[in-house]
Amino acid sequence: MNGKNDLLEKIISLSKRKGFVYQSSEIYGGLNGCYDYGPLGSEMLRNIKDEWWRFMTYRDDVEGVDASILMSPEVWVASGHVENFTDPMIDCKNCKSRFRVDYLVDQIAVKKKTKILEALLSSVEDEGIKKAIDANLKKIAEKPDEVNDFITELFDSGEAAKLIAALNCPVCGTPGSFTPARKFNLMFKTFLGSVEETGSAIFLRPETAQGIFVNFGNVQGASRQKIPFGIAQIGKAFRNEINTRYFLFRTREFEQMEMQYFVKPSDDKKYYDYWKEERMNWFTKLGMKSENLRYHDHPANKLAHYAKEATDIEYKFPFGWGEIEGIHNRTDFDLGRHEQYSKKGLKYFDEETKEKYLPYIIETSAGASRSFLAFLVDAYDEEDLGGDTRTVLHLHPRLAPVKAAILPLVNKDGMPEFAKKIEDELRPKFKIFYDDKAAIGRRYRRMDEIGTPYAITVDTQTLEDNTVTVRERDSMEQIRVDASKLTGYLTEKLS
RNA sequence: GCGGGCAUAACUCAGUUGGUAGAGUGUCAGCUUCCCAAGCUGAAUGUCGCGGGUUCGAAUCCCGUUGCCCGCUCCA
Repeated sequence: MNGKNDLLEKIISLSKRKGFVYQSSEIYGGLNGCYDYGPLGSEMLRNIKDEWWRFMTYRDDVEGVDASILMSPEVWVASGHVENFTDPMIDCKNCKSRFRVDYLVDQIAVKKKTKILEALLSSVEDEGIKKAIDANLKKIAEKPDEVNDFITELFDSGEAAKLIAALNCPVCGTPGSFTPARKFNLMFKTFLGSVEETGSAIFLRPETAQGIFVNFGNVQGASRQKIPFGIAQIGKAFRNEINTRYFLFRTREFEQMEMQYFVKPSDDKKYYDYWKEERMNWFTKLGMKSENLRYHDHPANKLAHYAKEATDIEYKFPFGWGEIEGIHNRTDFDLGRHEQYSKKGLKYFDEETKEKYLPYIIETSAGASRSFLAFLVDAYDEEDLGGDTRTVLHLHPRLAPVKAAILPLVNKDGMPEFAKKIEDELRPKFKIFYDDKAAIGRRYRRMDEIGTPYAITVDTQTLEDNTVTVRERDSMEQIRVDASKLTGYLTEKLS
């Protein structure tokens, strides 16, 4: 673990030194879990997003949208986030363990639960709660989930103290050692308009998906798409995570690359499997090593409130396997809820079968920032060149922030002038870097370190026959190319 | 959120028992250099994370705070 940790440290250091990623607000001491993309990082992030956008939307069955980050507060009631995005947490004062209340309640044996509820029944004065406890005691065997939910709710009631006193910590066994339950709402709240009134509170979106769902009808109508079809979006989302960790991996502000694919309910499995495979292919086609990627299927009892089937694409980070994309079968939950809350019909009429139904949704939700980190980690390499170490980013050329370097072999004899002419020609078409400082070897290494795939060098022969050398980053091999054919050469290599 | 560690130049770090800071790398200006870092000369850069306290005097001791790393926890 120590050696692996060194790798993350090296990447953080390189990111800062070369201008990929900086700590946010660094000169003010930083802001927890927030990062800024520098000149190279912003270019690379943009490349990742462009690749995703082309892959996902340059096809006849997917349309794009760019929805507002701020949405009607009712959206988040309908989506279930207001209800479910809040995790009541409880701490053991003795052993410092922390639990989600619902998870803790789930752990308590039926016998113990019965005992607790019976004790409460005799001490509670509120008649309404008394009745509810009584009702729950009667179904404790048949409907344990409902009873669990009920007990979880009690933690938020006036009877919470009695309940907490009756519990033992499952870790250290200490009775009555818990703090009161505290709620952590994971949605960022802000205010619409300049006056901070309760009525004007709105949320920063915790996921981009809802911006797609609420536009389902609009997009379907305007684009004249027929099911199955998808809507894609790239955008920022915000979650007030309890902890941020691991550099770019868990941050409170992050960017999602999401596509929601609307299908006939009976076709859900087919398209779930299709997108599961397609999305894995996207990462490997862009050079990510397949041995560092895997699927993690969610067991049925761990699924989110909206999902029927779910898998994560995980990457093997230096700190362990971590999710970089989720593929979910969201069923008709979202459209159903929006139909219910907005009272607008969202059903689709299938001309062929003459059926009217709410489509199922297959969601692919990738983290742009997490993908960025994964691509960076995957590309990082320190090659031993016999006493000499070469640090190189083996980034896929399409993701590399700089596509080509233009280097006069020596800074005289007309080479800079020739090189400048090449620069003038290539600069409008590719992100390039001109460098006439220091020895050629050092310049090559500088380019390796930021992952520049091609280095074009002007030498004496160039001045005689108009050819330059093109050095390939990974192999370090060089070929001669006619200077007039460089645009075509690079275009081909980068397509 | 709990516990532990760390915080000095762009990066990696050194700074002895408290006396206002150094190295290497990198960067910049030259020289050299016809193909893969560490050749020569010169230069710039830090209120030692931030705030307070102790002291004649704090990078060094104490308190608080912010950030990062590690282990738990969490990750709808």
